[in-house]
This record gives sequence, structure tokens and C-alpha cells, in this order.
Amino acid sequence: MAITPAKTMTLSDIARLAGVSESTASRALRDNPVINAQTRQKVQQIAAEHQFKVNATARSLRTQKSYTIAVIILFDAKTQQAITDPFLLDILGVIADELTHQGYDMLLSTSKTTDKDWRSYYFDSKRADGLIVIGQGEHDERVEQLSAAGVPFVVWGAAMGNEPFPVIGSDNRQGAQLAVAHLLAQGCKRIAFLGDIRHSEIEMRYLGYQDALTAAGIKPEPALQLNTDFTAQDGYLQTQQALFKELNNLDGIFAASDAIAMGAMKALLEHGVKVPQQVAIAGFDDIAMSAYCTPSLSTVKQDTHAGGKLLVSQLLQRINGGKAASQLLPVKLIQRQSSLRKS
Amino acid sequence: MAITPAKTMTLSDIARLAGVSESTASRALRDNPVINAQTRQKVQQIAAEHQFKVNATARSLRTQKSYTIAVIILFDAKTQQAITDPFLLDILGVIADELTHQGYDMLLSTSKTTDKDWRSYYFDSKRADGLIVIGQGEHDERVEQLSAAGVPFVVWGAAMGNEPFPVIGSDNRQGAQLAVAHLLAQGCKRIAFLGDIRHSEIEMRYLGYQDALTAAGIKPEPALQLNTDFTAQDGYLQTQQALFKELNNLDGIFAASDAIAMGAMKALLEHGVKVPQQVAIAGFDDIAMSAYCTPSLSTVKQDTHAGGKLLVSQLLQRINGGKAASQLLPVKLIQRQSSLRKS
DNA sequence: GGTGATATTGCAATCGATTGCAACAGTGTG
DNA sequence: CACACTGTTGCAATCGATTGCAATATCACC
Repeated sequence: MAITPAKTMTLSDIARLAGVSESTASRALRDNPVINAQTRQKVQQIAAEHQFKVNATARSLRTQKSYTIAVIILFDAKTQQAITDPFLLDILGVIADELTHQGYDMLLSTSKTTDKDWRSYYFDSKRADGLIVIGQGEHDERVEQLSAAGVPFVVWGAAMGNEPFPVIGSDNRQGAQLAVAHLLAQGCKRIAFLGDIRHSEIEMRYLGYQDALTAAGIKPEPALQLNTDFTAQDGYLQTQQALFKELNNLDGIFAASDAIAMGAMKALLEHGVKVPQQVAIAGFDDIAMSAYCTPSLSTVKQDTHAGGKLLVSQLLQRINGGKAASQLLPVKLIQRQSSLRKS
Repeated sequence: MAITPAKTMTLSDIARLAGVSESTASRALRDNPVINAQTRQKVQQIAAEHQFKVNATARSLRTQKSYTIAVIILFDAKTQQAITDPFLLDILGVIADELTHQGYDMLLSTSKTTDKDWRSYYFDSKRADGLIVIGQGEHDERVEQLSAAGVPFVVWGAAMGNEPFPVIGSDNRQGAQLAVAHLLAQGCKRIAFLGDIRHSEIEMRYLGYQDALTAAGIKPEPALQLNTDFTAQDGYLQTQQALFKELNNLDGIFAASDAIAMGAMKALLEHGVKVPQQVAIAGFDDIAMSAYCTPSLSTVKQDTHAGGKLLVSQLLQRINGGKAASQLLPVKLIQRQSSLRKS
């Protein structure tokens, strides 16, 4: 039995069928107690029978709320590639679930094409009630504009402590410090840092790296910091091209992401370097694959679940007139084969 | 200098400032040639000066088009976990870019929370002009309803050839056939299949697996097909738990996804089984990590770029009154270390 | 100067739901 | 019986833009 393509009904249709006015129908559907219980039920039943759904557009126009949040994924201006890091997918999934849970829809945008001006595009045009910006990248001035213009938004990134807008993110500095301290404890003396410190989050990780070295009485060598894109490919290339010059005495690598770490590991293994015996490696993110590569990858686990929930809750709080606060999330070191030398 | 939080302007404000009527202002902003060129320019300039953006909600209401597409990611009812496969991220990125490119916004939804009824939620409510459904999973009846209700939508999944709705997807059967034929050519005699054949896409891959075996004169053994979730974890567990019983003469594994393959590989390596010498492995998807694990993973590459573009173009064609057609995309075998035995 | 064609612009209705306020019915009280 | 009060419901304005149609201005040509 074919379902009739039921030409869309409007509130006024329902009202007519129920023999009440539009206003009563509207109130009845929202279960407004001012309407007689019987009337309410009758209207609701008729609406259900006809699979009536309130026109979200009309409601938005009237109520001036879209119940939609735009999630903007900034990405590397250099590599120009779209969302690719598995880590992003993790947090995106959490945000999506949480927003739905709170009755909001999620408008997703990768910054590439909307490059110009997402403030006006999403907010001024009333497409969204607020914005979640993922990754402030290389200090994007557009973020500062948002802030000045009074747009409700939160950022996932590196909380430096002095931003005029709410930033939620992992304690990158401590995470890196933990990882590098661990490498040192495993006996590493010369540890390279793979990651692009022009990204604020990576910069924090670099600071943590330096912290750990300094605490161990080792002077960080700038030559051991190699700007590397967020890809396994670049991790591989950088390791191959640059590190091998110094390989004679390099014995550890701390990569700013698991993807980079895997690329680096591949390069080492390919050249017969033993991991972790000759070179120990640790990454950052704890993506799903990290536990299943060989050797499995030591890494710093971010609490994406807490992060996603916090982003949403802070943003909604801000939208509802409150203030959103920055927050630093604790991280956890995960020790696996790539760094654990048998004692 | 602080930017004034410029209380949002409306078209009528702009019209007043320009000294014209709302209708003229509206036409001028859309560059309607019927309006005098000078007037047009003047209005546009004033709008720009005041950072005016057309209220998308009002426009949608009036024009009855939202210029928004809902992308729904169905996921495994069993594992109940959100988007996790890197492959999804790939295609999602392509779709996002392509939609933006065509002037559409993308509303993203994971099916978990919106479980009930996304047809009404997204379409009847006019939130979206059309739907892209990713993964028809275990034969979801909701998809069939969509079709009957006349909603414009396309599905990424397994085109079996007899669906009453447009399905775009890779030639899973041929891909699997290529991979398994390759394993056979490398000398494998007993090849296991890891994947949940209740998913139609995986079912097609299983058929391809059988095709290859049969063509080589080998009778497929049902015992070698193991239902496995789309995760590295389950690939690992299944391999560990079930396969080792038969390991004495198992010499190949074809996994329905790269994630599964990596899990399986981990289990084998951990138990000292040499890959590819003792057991050769191939996966499916060619996710970014596949080239960088050790040994690197042989796999079947899907053309996500073409797939994403096609999904979007077919859907828009359908929305604009045309018809969307199903399509099977060619795949490519990528031979890497996990299956290549030195000759 | 009259007439028709053409170029511009504005009026007013419309999209579909929400909501302040008024209207009305019914009940209770003095 | 008048009056106040509560419980329900409907009227009509409103959100901000778009668009069919009418109105006006301008110009060419006879």
C-alpha cells in the first residue's frame, strides 16, 4: 500500500480539522496548559494522524531562534585539506550527539569554502544561534572579530589564559610534558619534536616538551623541532628527510599527533631503526588506530567526551544570557609499546 | 577600537537608508537587472557598509526553499557508537565541500538520537530540501518510507540494482573480488572473511570474496566468515578468539574495512604470526593510516571524491525536478606489504 | 500633442507559526 | 441580581523577505 505523498499540512489545516483557531491549535500542540486538556489532546491527535510537523522556518522567523548551532572546522591554510584527522571525527560525534540531546541542530562547515566571513554568514543571517569553532589554527583574526561583535561562540583549542573569548581544550602543555618525561624516563636523551608550532595548540605542546627537558636538566635544541603538518604523510617525510641527518644520536620522538607519530614510525622502521629500542616514540590524541598499530603507539589521551559536552553546555549557557567560561581539560598518558623499553 | 555590536539590520532599514522601497531594495541586492544599475549599486553599497545579511529564515519561509541538505549517518545499531570510521570522515568532508560549493548548507545528524523519524523531522518540517543518507545499514525500513513519501534523497551504500531509490556506492563486489584474487595469486589457499554480512555493503564484499574463490576452484567455507564490527577492536578480538582455532592452515585474511584489518594484523603479529609470509592480509577503504602502519596494508581504494560529488549532484538534480540515478563507482586494488610475498 | 512601448519603482499579499490582548462563558460571592 | 474572577478561546499583529501586478516616468515616433 503506497503512502500518499501527503501534501504538506500547515497549522491552519490542523486548526480547521480540529475546529479551533490557529492560535488555539498552536498552543495545544505545545501543550500549553492554558488550553483545555481535551482540546489539547484532540488537536495533538489530529496532528499526529496527519503527520503534521511544525514548519521550523516559520517558527524560527517568529521566535527569532533557530535552535541551530554552526560548527566550523578551521583547517590548515597550508595543506588546504578538509577534515582528515580522526581526532576531529571523535569530537564532532560527541558534539553532534550532545546538541541533538539539547534540542539543537548542527550546521557543519569546513572553513575552506566559507572562508570569507562566517560570522555574518551564520550569525547575522540568523542561520544559527551560536557557533562552535574547532581549532583556532594560526591565530585567526576572525575569531577575535566574533568576540567583538558579541556573537555567542566557543572555541576548541588552546586556552592560553588571556583570550577575550571562551576557549575549551585539553591541557596540551601538561600532556606533552607527561609524554616527554616518560620518554626521558625510558632513557631517551635526544628527543625530537614533530609538529607545527604556529598552531597554538601545538605551541603549547612544544612548551610542555621544553618543560620536561628542562626539568631533566636538558637544554632544548631548536634544531630538533620540526614543523610538520597534521598528517601521517608529513610525519613520514619529515622524519625521513630531516631527522636522519641527526639519527646517529637521536633516540626519541614526540609527535604532536598520532597521525604524525605513525608516519614517523613508518619511516624509522623502514630504515631498520628499532622502535622503541633505538628510538622511542609517543604521539598525541589516542586515536582508535593507535592501540592497533605495531608497535602500538604511546600517546596522550584527550577527553573528547568531556570536551564535546562542555563546548555545548558552555555555548548554550552563553546563548541563554549567561557567560561561557574557558576551561582546561586534564589529559592522560597512555603507555604502549612504542615507548616502553623492557627494563 | 571596539566594534559596535550593531543591532541586526533588516531589509527595511536598508531600504529606508537608500531611500527606496523594500521591494526595490530586495531586487537590488539580488542584482535583478530590472532595477536601474545606479540604484542597484547604491543599495548594495549601503548594505555592505552596514554588513547587512539577508535573514535566511525569512527568505526560506517566503521562497519555500531552505538551501540546506540534511546528511544522516546511520550507524550500527549494535555497537551504538557514533561516527568512528575514518572513511566516513573522508566522504563527509567531500560532501561538505561540494554542498557549500553549490550554495547549500549541511545539517549533520548521527542517527542515534534522531532515531525516531528523520523524514518528518528534516523534511516535513522544511528544515532541509533533501537528504543524504550514509550507509543503509541493515536494511533500514525508514529508507523505504522516504522513498514512498516522495522525499528527495540519495543513499550512499550498496547498489544491489533493485532499490526503488537512488543508491550511490562503490563496486564492493568487484573490489572484494580483486583483493581476494590478489591474495590467491600470492599463494593463499585458505582465506578468512572478517565483516558483518548483515550490512548490505559488506554482503556485497562477501559475494566478491566468494566469486574470487570460486573462480579459483576453491569452495568457500562458511566457517571462515566471521561477523565483525567496523572497529579495529573487534577485528582484533575476532581474529584472536575465533581464527586461532583454525590457524594451522589459515593463510589469508580479507577484512571488510581497514580498521578491522589493522585489528586483525595486530592480533596476528602479537602471536608471532608473520605477515604476509604466514598470513597475508588485505582490507577495504584505503584510509590514511593504511599506508603508514607496519607492514603497510593492502586494500581496496574507494573513490570518495567522486562518490561525494555524485551524491550531491544527483540529489540536487532530483530536487530540481529531475531524477536521481543509482551508480556504481569503480574501485582500485592497492597492493602493499601486508599481502605482497616476495617471489 | 497623442499614443504605445519600455524602463523603473512601489504596493500589498504572502510564506506559517507565535503571542499579547481582548472577548466570552461559567462560577461563586455578597 | 450585580460584580469579580477564573478558565478558554480567538483576533490580529508580527517576524523579514520575496514577488505578481499595478503605477508612474520616460522616450520615440508619427
